Amino acid sequence: MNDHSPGSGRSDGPIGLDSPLARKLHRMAALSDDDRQRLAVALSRARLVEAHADILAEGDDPRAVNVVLDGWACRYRQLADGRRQIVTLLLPGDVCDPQVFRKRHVHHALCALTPITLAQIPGGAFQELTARSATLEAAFLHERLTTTAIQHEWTVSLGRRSAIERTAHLLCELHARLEAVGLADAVSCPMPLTQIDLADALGQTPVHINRVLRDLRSQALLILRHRRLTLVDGARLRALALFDPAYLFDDDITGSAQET
Amino acid sequence: MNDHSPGSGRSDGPIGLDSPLARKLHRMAALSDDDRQRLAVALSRARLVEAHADILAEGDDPRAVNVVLDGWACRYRQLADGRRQIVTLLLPGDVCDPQVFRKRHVHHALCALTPITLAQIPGGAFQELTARSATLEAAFLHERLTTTAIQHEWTVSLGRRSAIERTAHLLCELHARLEAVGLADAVSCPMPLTQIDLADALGQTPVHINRVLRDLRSQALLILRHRRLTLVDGARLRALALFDPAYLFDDDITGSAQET
DNA sequence: CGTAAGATTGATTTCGGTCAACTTCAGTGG
DNA sequence: CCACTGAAGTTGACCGAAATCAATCTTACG
Repeated sequence: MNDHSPGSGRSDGPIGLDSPLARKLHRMAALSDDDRQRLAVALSRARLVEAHADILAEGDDPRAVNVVLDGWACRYRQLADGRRQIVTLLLPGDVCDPQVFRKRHVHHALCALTPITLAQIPGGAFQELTARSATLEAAFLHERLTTTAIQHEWTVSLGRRSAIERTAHLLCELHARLEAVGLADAVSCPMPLTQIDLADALGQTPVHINRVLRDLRSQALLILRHRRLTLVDGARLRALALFDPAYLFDDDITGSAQET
Repeated sequence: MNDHSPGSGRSDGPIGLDSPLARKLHRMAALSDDDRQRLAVALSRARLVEAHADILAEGDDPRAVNVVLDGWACRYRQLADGRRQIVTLLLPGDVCDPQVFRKRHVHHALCALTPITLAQIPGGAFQELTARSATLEAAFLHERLTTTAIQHEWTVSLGRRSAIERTAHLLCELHARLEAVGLADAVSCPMPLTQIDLADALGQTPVHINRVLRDLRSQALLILRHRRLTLVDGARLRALALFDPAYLFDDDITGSAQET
């Protein structure tokens, strides 16, 4: 990643109390100071992976939970004839459930798109974390549900949105997700993806992505250069994309309605 | 559903010990008789929904787990202008994690594609079920991972497979999934989906689905009529679709490699 | 300063969508 | 029993969005 501050390297606490993940979880379910403290400890074991390298956790504790502290990664699958599809984009604060490694053959690969810092919470430590705090447990559950919602929305985009809608939608989503972890301001955010990456995520050709972006630019909807995205007219862009951020931020209703 | 036997109505036990879900879980992690027994009890509370009706669990225990006992359903999302995308197909034995209902706004709908029978396991009962049997817990976890893998594969299909590959792939997947729950023989299975349903799942037009099916038929790859699918040349069909069933059946390695 | 990856643009093709008509079929009621 | 109805399936003619092919051009960086 070229373009943004070190992310987890904030200096508001001895061990990064304010990680992207902490921000996101806090938004989902208000964390106590104690929760934040223990989360920070759990995230303290970091690992670095350089850009374009595969992130392989084979041999790792399959119950461990990997968390992106800084940088971008993706989960992708390559077909026999070389066609490549990015299935998930992992941003700072995202949880990469490596339980997939319980399966014998890994069908997809995880790859760093930028230099990336990962925290690895061992299975046991993670279980203890959620066992001790119902709030943290709820927050992690909610995080997982959000991930699923994102996946569903990608399916909708690939199936039913046109190229321009789909592209606009993804950019809106990424901006919103980054904002939720404190890595974006109201109108702009880092955007380390190349047009090739975008094409692989959006199921299109790099050439066509280029034309779509030109189109979006010429409509004065956004600016995209120097690995940074600026939403010039966010409202119009979201309308074009049929983007409704609710699937990302829908707050947990635990405690509000159902108190079993 | 028109075309298959009542599914859960087998007579090999007083309360359906051999439900589709039991078969699937057993394949993932060998269940003890006791596991099967308690699973069957958990599934005993059934609910009927007629075809085309929405399956709404609002107000239900959000921690409850719904299981399809018989019939087909789908999760779909409709865009503001009416475009519709089926995001998930739910077959007998599939678990419909209604934790989504913890979120305030439901962004997608669940809809019965055929008359359908659902079992509802209350949250508490489900927790007890998995707490008492590590095998069942592992099996349910594996089930969830498989669901995720299917979702990923759909993303790949929609993004990178051509219309004919994508259609062939879905039909292969459905046949394989049905076989895993004992509802298909080696070469054929029920196929209650209309061409409109297929189009909505595959991100295409009904007209084009029709042409693709004609093409597949004319290549003597499959027969599809009377709501029944027959794979005439399964090997060639799977090759055309770039279909690798590993993502569905990859066995859990718990116990084989890692014995923490 | 040279090089390679990424970005951009034009010309052309193709896959899948759109529009419109027509057929088939299952279910319903006279 | 058959005529009616509406949904699903089928086909053709045509169109348009995105892919493909092929050059450049730009930029980052060693």
